[in-house]
Amino acid sequence: MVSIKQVAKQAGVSFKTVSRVVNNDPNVREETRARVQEAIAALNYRPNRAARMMRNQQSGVIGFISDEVVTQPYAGDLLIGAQEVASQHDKVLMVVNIENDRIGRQRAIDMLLERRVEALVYASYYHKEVQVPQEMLQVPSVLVNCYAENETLTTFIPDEVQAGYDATRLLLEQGHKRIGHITLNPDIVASVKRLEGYRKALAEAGISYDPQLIVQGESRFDEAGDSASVEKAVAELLKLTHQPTAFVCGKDEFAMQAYFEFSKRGLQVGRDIAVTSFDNQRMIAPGLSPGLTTMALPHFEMGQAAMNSIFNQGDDMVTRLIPFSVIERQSHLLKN
Amino acid sequence: MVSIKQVAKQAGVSFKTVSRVVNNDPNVREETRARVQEAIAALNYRPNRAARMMRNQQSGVIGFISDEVVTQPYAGDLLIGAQEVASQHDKVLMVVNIENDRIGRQRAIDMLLERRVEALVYASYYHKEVQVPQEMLQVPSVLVNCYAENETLTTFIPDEVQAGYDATRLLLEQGHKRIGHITLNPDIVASVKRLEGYRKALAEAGISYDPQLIVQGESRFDEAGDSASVEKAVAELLKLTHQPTAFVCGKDEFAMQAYFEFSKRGLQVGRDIAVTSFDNQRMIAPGLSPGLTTMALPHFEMGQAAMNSIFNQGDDMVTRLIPFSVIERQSHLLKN
DNA sequence: CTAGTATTTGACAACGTTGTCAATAGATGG
DNA sequence: CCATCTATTGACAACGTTGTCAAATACTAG
Repeated sequence: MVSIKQVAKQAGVSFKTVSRVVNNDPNVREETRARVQEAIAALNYRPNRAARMMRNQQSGVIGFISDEVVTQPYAGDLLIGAQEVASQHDKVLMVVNIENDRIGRQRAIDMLLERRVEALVYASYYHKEVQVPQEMLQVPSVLVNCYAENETLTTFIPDEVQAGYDATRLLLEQGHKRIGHITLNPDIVASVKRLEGYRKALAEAGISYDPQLIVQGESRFDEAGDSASVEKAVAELLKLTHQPTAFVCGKDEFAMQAYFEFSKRGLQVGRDIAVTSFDNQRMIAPGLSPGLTTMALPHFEMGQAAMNSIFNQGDDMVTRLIPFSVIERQSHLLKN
Repeated sequence: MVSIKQVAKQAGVSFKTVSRVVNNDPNVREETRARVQEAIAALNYRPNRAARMMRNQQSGVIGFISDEVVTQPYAGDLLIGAQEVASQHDKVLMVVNIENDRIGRQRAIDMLLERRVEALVYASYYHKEVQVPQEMLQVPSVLVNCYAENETLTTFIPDEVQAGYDATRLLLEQGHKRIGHITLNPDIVASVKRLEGYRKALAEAGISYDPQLIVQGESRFDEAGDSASVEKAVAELLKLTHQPTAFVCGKDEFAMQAYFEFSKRGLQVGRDIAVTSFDNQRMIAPGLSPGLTTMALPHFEMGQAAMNSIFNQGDDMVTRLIPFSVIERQSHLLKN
């Protein structure tokens, strides 16, 4: 690799002069500058960031620890949002994935701290509580899409309550009074908080809460192919004497399966039943017919917000709720 | 930040001795070693990789340039696969995303080269041709999920032909003779290659190719919500005098929409019609009923393979086709 | 106890930069 | 033409490591 000294030799100047040219120091004679630039181009010289870093004690690197974040569809937007802001500040992201502890959190953090990351982002792939490794506190850090009890880290999480509220409110506005809710596994924060939002919207509309309308859509967490449960959930809800006319589905997959269940029974979303949901899976929601109205998780925005907070130092520790986007398609409307 | 010298002072030894302890040099008296380790722990010392790198001219960093890779569901597995292998070799990944040229390919590569990445991975989020920036050639580089004409870079791409062949073969094995194919946009490599595989399977089974059975499922690339086309495609295929009894769908979304179209017409997948597809969207395929048999893109494997090839230097440039996984659920079977 | 050897430790240079300060060259004014 | 000033350039140290080699210490045998 070519160094500043080789360039200096080639241009017939001292290496300090080359340094000046590289850093756009104005105190260089034009003629000299040209000669140096020529040499730089000829040798294809590139400054060595490691050496630079040694001098000014700044790595320009921000660590991004993800908890399998990229396997979850679109949770990768978190990374992209963060990356975008980082890059605006001329920082680069060093990404480590701690999936199944294969790499090991400890080693991941060591790696990043040895590389003198200027800050750390810890991102989870779904909204949950995490144990923050103590080492993270040595460096400005933020939590994204996860939170820690008793910790003092700035935290960015999606506003689940608001999302539950919005999903329900859209249906209430259409005049529905009986709204079924197929929930996620109750171990999940999202499930609990969204239900809270659902109840809040109901209360605000003066409709009393009926526990019969709440059915769990899956039994164990993230169990793929557990479609039987949504099937059962829909059956159970439609069996009620006072049937729901609208459904809030815990995620787009549930909605998709519900569409099928309705279809089997001769019911049609958009005509007989209104539906809202969560996630805005781009592979599902727009493809359903009618298009699924759904609350999109603010992954990108959380990534951006987290990175921004890193650059706006001095803020005290806060927990910031980032709002979902309400993606209105047609499934929440009934036309007749 | 605490340096080796401060540790040395604390332990009352020369900094060189600390260096030895840090690097597990056996030539240190046990008593001294213990004293140094104590000091290291007390001061929470961590070696500085930048300084280390200056000495041995190795950054330990591998650049990962992605072309929006993480926005595509599960394409992020590419990153994870790569990360896993890198980490086994004690390397860390520096990730730059070049989405919409917002950052700029040039700047991204400059950033990485200034940081003296030991190799570069260029990953695309869907299988396509790319223009490789010349600068990439300065460092060992591989292409993943994309390819470049006239270039001499080792390339890892999914074996689309084989996937098309497998998807078709599964149906042929069940005795189907008329197999409809709803294709992706023909601009896409995947579309063309999978059709090739489809034809190959047909030919091998002695069934003549009928262009009427091939219908395009979308008009423009990646146009979200373009569901009308799958609707039309299914209608068109079912209108044929000699109706297909099985469908190869270009992606799981198509399959999902086809399920709905069949359902509307009183046809049921698994009873009247067999279906195979591509992608194994974990949010769709297992949730359909019957479960969708689909060809899973080998994202993770491509990431691994790419990174492995970086560590197994000396290989000549090759293009390696990575096989899809055949995910057999029930949709390709008819029970009656 | 001494010489000789083996073990343990330390001094110093180097990696590629940038900051500090001194040296040189060119320009200005008398 | 000399003194002074300014613009331009260069020498050197330092950042935190590790490799090389020499110095110091401990150990062994006679």
